[in-house]
Amino acid sequence: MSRRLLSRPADQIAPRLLGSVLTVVCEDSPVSVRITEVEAYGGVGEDPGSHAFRGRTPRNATMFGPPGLLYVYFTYGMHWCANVVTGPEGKAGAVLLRAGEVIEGVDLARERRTSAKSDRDLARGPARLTKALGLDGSADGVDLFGDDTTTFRLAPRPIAPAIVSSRTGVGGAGAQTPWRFALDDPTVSPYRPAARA
DNA sequence: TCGCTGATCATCT
DNA sequence: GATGATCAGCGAA
Repeated sequence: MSRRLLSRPADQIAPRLLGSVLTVVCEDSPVSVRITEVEAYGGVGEDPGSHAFRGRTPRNATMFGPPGLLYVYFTYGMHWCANVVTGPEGKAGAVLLRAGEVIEGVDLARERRTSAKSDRDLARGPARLTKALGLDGSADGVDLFGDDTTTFRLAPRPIAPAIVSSRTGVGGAGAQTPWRFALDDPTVSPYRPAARA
């Protein structure tokens, strides 16, 4: 994965992130997650479901930055969600990390996710994934290809998506675009509206 | 396993 | 003042 590769629309990047491994190191303790489910979000006026739909605001400013940034936002009063910023700088786009499998630092992930009934639940869901990795608002805007690659790392491990679906509620040209991609994996979050590819 | 509900607050209208 | 890219806990089947 490179910054140049990420400089394309989110719906093109999303499937290529499947299988990639995101590592976050906190106090010398790494937690790595193999990404199993993602969702693409478009730019201004493109995708009504996207934070960027109505233009740039202080919150979504990171989405307008260079590809390869981490966009972390707070929602529902209690949850953090993480995205990888895509598209050329200045044109908003992001890929939401919806689910993953913890493949390194399982013990630490368990400590952070005490409510998880089994290891497969550690990062099964967008907010669970950020919690397992120890991500919060302080990680917003972090550059995955910047100087601090010892703390944040994205390693490519391309796997073809097994499940592809278009998001409902997206009209116009967007209705033709597949936005959601997943592997056929037990850690994929329960909601599967998809026709299988 | 499914469906419902409460929690809780930053952001935008 | 309403809403949301959600989760966990509960009861029912």
